[in-house]
Amino acid sequence: MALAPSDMLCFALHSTALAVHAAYAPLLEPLGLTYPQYLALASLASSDDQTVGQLGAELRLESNTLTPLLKRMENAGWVSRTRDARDERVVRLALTADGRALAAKAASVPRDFADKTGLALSDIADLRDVLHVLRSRLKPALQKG
Amino acid sequence: MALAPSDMLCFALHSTALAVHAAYAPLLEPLGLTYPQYLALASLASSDDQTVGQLGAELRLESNTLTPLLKRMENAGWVSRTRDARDERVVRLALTADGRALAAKAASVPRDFADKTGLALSDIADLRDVLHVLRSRLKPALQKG
DNA sequence: CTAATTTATATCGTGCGCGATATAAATTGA
DNA sequence: TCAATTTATATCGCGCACGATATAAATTAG
Repeated sequence: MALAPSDMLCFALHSTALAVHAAYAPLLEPLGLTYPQYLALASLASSDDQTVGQLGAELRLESNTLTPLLKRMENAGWVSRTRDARDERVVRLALTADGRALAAKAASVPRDFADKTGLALSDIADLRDVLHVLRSRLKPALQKG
Repeated sequence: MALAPSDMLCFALHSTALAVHAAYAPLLEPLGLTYPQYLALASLASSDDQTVGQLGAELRLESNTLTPLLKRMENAGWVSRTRDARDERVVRLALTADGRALAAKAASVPRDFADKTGLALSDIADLRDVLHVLRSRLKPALQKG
């Protein structure tokens, strides 16, 4: 085997994503949020009344991951899940008043995180955009395989 | 909440890491390897006879994650786990003959992945290095929090 | 030498992420 | 109209990541 993990892009991504997750955890724990729940909350706060499928399209997750996560957020009183009256297959999601209040509290988290890294906002945006490019190149790679 | 997930660096990292994981899966599945097991195998292949702690230092994981993973690799016949005779607290890891053969087969996986992305090797190395820099900046961030 | 502390690994519980499958509602086709 | 297909969500099982805790061996203190 030629490459050790520290030489691999995949490991750099994997371990950095976990490190970022760990850096967010102490910011989210006082709010009672996990990191994936925070992302779902952020999506619903910026665009309410989504379906499970629409949320999954943004978060790149499917119902096998989202349904249990959303049920936990429903139990916590942050999200309502209601079957669409016109199409009973669809579940519509909305933030409760508590959910909106929590989202308002969580709004400062990305800024707090950026402050902790000491990175310029422009550097953060640049890296974000590079990662989106890489991610977009992986879909055709999967289709070929 | 100001930011939607698609605006966040943390989500770009998270979702891209999952997409890379998904792109590796079809390359690893024929070998019977999961993605974290592949990283452990790569580490042991490039530096055999490590302890659990040394492997964890490279992979940024602790025994609560590594012990079950290594037991699965031991059950598969790829890895041996033996208590150090001099210090019975330490578990030494080594690849079996089957493990070395598997590592040889897996050696082509990063190249196959790079080919699938269509990225230049230099671009891959650049992004890897940027991510390592970001990861290194997160440790002090955690210490402060 | 013994007690206290530190170190290395293991165990347990919880929340993802996902492949495989299930269920039920909507749509399509003959 | 009604059977076949498609679509949206849910369920199940497994492996990983990690906080909290346990265990046992080594080291240090007194």
